[in-house]
Amino acid sequence: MTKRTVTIAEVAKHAGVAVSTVSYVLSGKRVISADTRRRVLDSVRALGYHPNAGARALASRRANVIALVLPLRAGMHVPVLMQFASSVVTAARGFDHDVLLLTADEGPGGLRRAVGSALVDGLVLMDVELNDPRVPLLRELAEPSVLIGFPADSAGLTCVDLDFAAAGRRCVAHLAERGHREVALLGAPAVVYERGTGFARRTREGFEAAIAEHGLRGVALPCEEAFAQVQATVRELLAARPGLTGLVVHNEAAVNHVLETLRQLGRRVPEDVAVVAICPDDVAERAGPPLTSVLVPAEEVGREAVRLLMDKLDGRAVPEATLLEPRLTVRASS
Amino acid sequence: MTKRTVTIAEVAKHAGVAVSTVSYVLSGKRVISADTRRRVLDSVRALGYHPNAGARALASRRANVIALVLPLRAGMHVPVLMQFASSVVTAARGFDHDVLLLTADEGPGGLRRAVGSALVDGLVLMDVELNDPRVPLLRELAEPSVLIGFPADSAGLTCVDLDFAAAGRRCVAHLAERGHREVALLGAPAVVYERGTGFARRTREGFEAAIAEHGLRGVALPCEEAFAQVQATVRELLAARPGLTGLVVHNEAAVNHVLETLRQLGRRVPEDVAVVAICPDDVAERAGPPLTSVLVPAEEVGREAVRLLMDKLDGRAVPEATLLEPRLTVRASS
DNA sequence: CTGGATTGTCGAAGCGCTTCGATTAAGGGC
DNA sequence: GCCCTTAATCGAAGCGCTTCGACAATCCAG
Repeated sequence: MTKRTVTIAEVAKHAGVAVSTVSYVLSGKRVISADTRRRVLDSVRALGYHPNAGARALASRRANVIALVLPLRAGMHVPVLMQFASSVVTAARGFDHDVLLLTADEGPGGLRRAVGSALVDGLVLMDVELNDPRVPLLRELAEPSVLIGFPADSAGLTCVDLDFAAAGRRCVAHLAERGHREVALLGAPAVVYERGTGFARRTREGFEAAIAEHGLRGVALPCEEAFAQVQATVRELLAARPGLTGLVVHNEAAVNHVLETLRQLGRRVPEDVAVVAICPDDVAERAGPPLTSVLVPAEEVGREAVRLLMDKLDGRAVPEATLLEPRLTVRASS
Repeated sequence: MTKRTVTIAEVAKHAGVAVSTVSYVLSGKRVISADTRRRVLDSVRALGYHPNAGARALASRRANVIALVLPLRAGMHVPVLMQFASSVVTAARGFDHDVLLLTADEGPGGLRRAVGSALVDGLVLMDVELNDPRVPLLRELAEPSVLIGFPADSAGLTCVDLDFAAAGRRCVAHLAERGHREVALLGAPAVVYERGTGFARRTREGFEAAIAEHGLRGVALPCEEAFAQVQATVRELLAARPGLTGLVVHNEAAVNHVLETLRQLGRRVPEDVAVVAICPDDVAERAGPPLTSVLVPAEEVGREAVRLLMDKLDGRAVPEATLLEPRLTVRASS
C-alpha cells in the first residue's frame, strides 16, 4: 500500500504545490486557501504520508516528545505508577506529543543526555520524594518540567499531587461524622517515613490535624506489610486502645491483612470497627467488606501534569502547586 | 556551565579537526588515531557536547528509539507491567537506545504514526493476548518487533514469555513430590479465559497435563477477585472435594483472600492444605504464611525482549519463540 | 483608477548530523 | 629510490523538514 517512505516533497509534487505549502497546511502556521488545503490533505492521505520526526525536530527545534522519569527504586508503590504512566501518555498524545520513558537508575547522566540531545522538550518526574536527588539536577538543567509529588524545597518548581493532607483529614472527618471518638491511622512501613516520602507524611499530618480539630483521640502508626507484622500491629493497637472504633489505612499491601486480623479478633467491620482506606478503587472493591476509600486519582494527576507541562512549553504561566481534591467513596466498611 | 547548545562543529573547531572526524570518533565507524581521538573526546567533555538526536536520526536513518506498546485495557494484570517497562528501559539503555511509551488506546493509527514517522526503529508489545488486534497491524507494518506473550498465530513473529505451561506443571510436580494426591488450580477470573489471554490458559493446560502425568485427581477453576466470591469458590471447592490437600493459585489479587478463607474454615497451611502461588515475590513474601511460589520473571522477560529486538535491528536471526524457565521458590506454605 | 494592504504561495536557506569519496602522508616490497 | 598500499583525515553532499522573506494576485479605500 504505502510506499517505503514518503517525503514532503512527494506530497508537494502530487498536490502540485510547493513543499513549504504542504508544511503550512500541516502546521497551520500560515493561512492557506481552503482549496489548496484540501488538495494537499488528499495527497497526504493518498500517499500515506507521515512527517519524519527527526527532520521535524531538527528544523523546528521541538521534538514534540516529553520525558516521563520513573522513580529510583521502581519496587515501591508500584501499581499506581502504571496508571500515571498510562494517563500521561494518553494526555500527551492529546497535545500531539509522545512520551519517552526514562529511569532514574541511569543516574543524572541519563536526564542530562535526554535533555542535552534535545530528545525531549520537557520532563514529568513521577513519585518525587522529599529529598529527591533528581530535583537539584532539574534546577541545573532548567528544562520545562512538572513533578508528581512534592520535594522538601519546591520553590520555583511546578508540582502536582493528590492533596494527601486533605485526604487524611477527609477520612477523619468521615469517621467523626459517623460518631467515632477514638481512631488510628495505619500508614506506610516505617522505612517510607524515614526516607521522607511526602505522601506518607502529609497524610499523617492531615490525620493529626483533623483529630485535634474534631476533638478525637487517636494515634498514627507506621505499618509493615507482611501478614505476621500487620497482625501484631493491629493486635497491639486494639489491646492498647480498647475504645478504638475507627481505622484509617493508608497502605494498600497491608489493608487485606488488617481486615483479616480484625475478623480473627472478632471485631466486625463496620459494626465494631469502621475502616477507611486510601488506596486504588480495585483494592477497595475486592476487599471483604468493600472498603470506604479515598482514591489516589492517578488518571487525573497524570492528565494535570501534562496540561501544566504543555502550558510551560508554550510559555504560559502556571501555578507552582496543584493539589487535587480527594474524593471519598462510601462503601460497606464504615 | 555548558553553553546553550553545543554542536559538532564547535567540538570540531575546539579540537582542531573536521566535523566528520568528530563523528567518526563518536561512532567508531572509521579508524581514528589514538591521539586525535583523545583530543576530540577531551573537547566533547570540555564543551559538554551531546549529539542532537533529531539530526542524528535524520542523517543516519536510525532513531535509536524503540517503542514499548502498552496493552489495551491497562487495568488488567497491572503490577507486573511496570516491572516489564522498567526492565525494558534499562535493557534498551544498555544498547544505547531509548524507549517511547505508546498505548494501544490510540488505536492502529498510533502505531502507524510512530513507525511511519521513523520515531522508532522497532517495537516491543506488552501483554499480547491470543487474539490481539495489534498483531495483524504488526504484520502489515513489517517493523522489527518482539511480543511479550503469545498470540494465537505466532508464525513469523518473535515472542517471549514465561513458560506458563511449565509453571503450571512445576507447581503440580512440587505438590506431587510432597505427597499430595488431590489438587486444584484457582486461576484468573472467568472473563480472562474468555478473552483468550494466553498466560491464563497455558497455566491451566500445564496444570491439567501434569495432574494426568502424575496420576493426581484435580480440577482447574477460574477465580474471581472480590473477597466474598473468593470465599464462596473456596468453600464450594473444599466441600465438593473433601480429600483436597493441594492448591495452586494463579491470581495475585485473590491469593490473600484464599488464605484467609482457608483459615476461617480451620484448614491450616501447609499442614492441612498446601498452597503454591504463581505471583510476584513481594506478594508471596507478605502473605501469611509466606507462599511457595513461581515468579513471573518480569525483569528477565523485558531484558530478553530487548536483546531479541536488538538482534533483529542488527539483522541477526532470532528464534521465534523464547520461553523462560519457571523457578519455584519454596517458602512456608507447602 | 491607483496605490497600499492583504492574501496565498513559492523558493531557498538552514537545522546538526552521517557518510561517501577524495586527499594526503606514511609505510613497505622490490 | 619508486610505486603501490594502507592509515588517517577532510570536505561536501545530503537526510526531510520548517521558516523567512519575496512575490504575485487580489482587494478596497480614496
